Amino acid sequence: MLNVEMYPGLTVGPQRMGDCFYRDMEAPARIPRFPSACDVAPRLLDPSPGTGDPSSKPQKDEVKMELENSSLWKQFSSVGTEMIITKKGRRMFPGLRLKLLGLNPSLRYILLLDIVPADNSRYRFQGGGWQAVGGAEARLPDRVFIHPDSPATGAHWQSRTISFHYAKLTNNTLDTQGHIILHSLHRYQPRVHVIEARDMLRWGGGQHNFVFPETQFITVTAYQNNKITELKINSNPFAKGFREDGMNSKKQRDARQKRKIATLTETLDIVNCDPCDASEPTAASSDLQALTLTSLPPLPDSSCGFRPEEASYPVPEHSLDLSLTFMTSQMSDISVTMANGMQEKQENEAALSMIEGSDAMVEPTYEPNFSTAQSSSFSSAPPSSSFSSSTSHPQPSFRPVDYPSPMLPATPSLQQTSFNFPTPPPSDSSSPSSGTFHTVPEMVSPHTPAAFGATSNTCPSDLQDQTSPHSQGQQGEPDTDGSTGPMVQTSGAFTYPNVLPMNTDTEYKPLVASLPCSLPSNGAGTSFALPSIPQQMQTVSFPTLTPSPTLSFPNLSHQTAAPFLPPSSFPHSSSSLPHHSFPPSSCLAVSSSFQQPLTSAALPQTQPHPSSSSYTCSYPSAGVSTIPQFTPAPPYRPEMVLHRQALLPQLDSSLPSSTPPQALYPAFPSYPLRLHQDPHSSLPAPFRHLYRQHQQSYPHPQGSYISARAVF
DNA sequence: TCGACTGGCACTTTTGAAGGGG
DNA sequence: ACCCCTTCAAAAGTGCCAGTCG
Repeated sequence: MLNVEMYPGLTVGPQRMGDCFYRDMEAPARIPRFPSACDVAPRLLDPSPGTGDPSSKPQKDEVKMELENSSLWKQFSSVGTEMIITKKGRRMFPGLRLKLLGLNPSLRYILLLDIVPADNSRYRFQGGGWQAVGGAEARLPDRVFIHPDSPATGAHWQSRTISFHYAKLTNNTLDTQGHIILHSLHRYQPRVHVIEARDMLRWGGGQHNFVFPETQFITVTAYQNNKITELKINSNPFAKGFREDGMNSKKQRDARQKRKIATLTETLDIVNCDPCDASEPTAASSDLQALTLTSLPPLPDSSCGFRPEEASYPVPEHSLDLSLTFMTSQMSDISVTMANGMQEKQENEAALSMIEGSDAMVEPTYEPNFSTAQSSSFSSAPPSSSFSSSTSHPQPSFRPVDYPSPMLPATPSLQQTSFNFPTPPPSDSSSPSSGTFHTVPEMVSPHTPAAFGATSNTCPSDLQDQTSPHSQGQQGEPDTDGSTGPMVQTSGAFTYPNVLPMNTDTEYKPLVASLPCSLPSNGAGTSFALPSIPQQMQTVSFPTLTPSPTLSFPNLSHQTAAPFLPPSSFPHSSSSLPHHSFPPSSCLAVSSSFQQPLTSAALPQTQPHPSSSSYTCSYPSAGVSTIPQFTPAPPYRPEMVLHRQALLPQLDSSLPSSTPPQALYPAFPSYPLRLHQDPHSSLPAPFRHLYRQHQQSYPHPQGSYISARAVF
């Protein structure tokens, strides 16, 4: 049995801040505009018993995460990222492609993704921009997407690009597939959590949370901004068919419509001439039809090749049916068309009208320069030899999809500078200044993406106060005199051009004092206060787990919610998030606690947390964006989505019971993860099969079983 | 009436099974 | 019998669009 406490007042080592990951950055002399990585406050990774592999690379106590496709994200951010959400679930694009550094190669980590509201507003696309039009809807149950590789060794995570492309977003509040449930027309901020699972699955080690402000997005059910649509089409391989030169592009669709109509006409002629022959399909007839379909040259845009009245030619339904019999596979368009009978006539008429007036619709398109995802600051993965001692980890059973990352040069807007945040001298990047919490926001623009609908020129934040007088208007000008332990570095900017100033009545509050965590600036080993984490949720255990080099769930077939991981919005419910926007930075990192940043608003922002006197989590709040003040909502019960795709195949059916409709957003006073000697009996009914599943079907390589229990 | 949402469509890429050849 | 390669079809991921709903 293994009883491990989770969050029992996490003790962390000396923490430093501002250690932005500058390596290989173009302009090391200055804070890069888009620092591709930032590190988390260093911490001590004292090797746990059994993991003290002498060959392990000495831990430098720096965990860095880099958004590999940051440039793509920033492209979208510059326009105003929109994410489609559907009932069945929709993948995110761009996806989160991350690089991790600084992990202990021999320790195991769990990677989580959650998405929390970025503010408390509902948005509407008006006048070419997003405007806040009201308060956000009731908070949905938080769900956390667990990376399918979890848990894996640090060597594993560091040896490859980490992709969360399997995560799906849905607006179906009754979703049982484990997708992340979001509200449409709300702004969200993805977060990535790196949780150390010492001794295989002994939670309670360090935790690092990363936020990339440029990954904020607004959820939609249909794209609102044409520029986003173009970006998506040009960037997403699956949308290739909609590109200018694609088969489904506007031009091609028009031409196809014309061909369809023309072919339909010919088909009708054939059918009407000899329907009996058509009932007996022959190779010749099929070939003929196929030939007819494929050999039709694109009709001139200006003339469809036949008169509109021909399109409305009355077609006997029996003829339509007969014509189906000799449709070849290549003629699926026609067969469908014919099957629809008279309805198709209307479509054809519509098509004709569309054809006649559709040719002027050519908008400038993005032509991203596709290349493999690259990182400006991450030249290469750590030498594998460094991690040779790490235990092997089973490769994911799925084949990750690596989308090309269009790399675009920084646009003028992206280089815009609004203000700077104190930051250590670039030359000191390798030796971070003392401090603790660290965030690495990039340049903050008045039109910060984080704000979307917020103005930033009225951000009386402490952060701003900390900025140098020259910060405004200077591109990435670092404030090297940030000797007071500023947590925020500014190095770049990107904008949301279409974001209209909103929430003018919003009261901007500094985030500095809002975080409940306390951390001395002297860097001495200190206790990380987690006042917002209920005691009862500070333990997690895996009674039947024993250390093992691998953890596999061979039969896991689909993702589902798993209750045994910490919630996404721990101490404070996401609903109580400050909803402040993030500075368009490469990332915001919080170390060794389930992060407070987004949830910091749960605390009265005018009253620093008792334990935060020396802890300044400097979110470039106001300047970054507005931080609407709103009444914190009761905490919510987050759900863990284990994306082993197979873990708990039966969980789907049980999920509803865990989140009954009537209590869809139940108060969540605590979120303890506690180990029990008898996890099965104590498991909430909906999840007991999970335990059974593991117990019965997934023996641990070393003979033990994996189980977990969440205590609420 | 209007904005948001839904489902079907046509296209694409991805994935895995099936078949053939060495 | 095994392995490798190619082919093919199904599955899944896209945006578009017309219809529906509140």
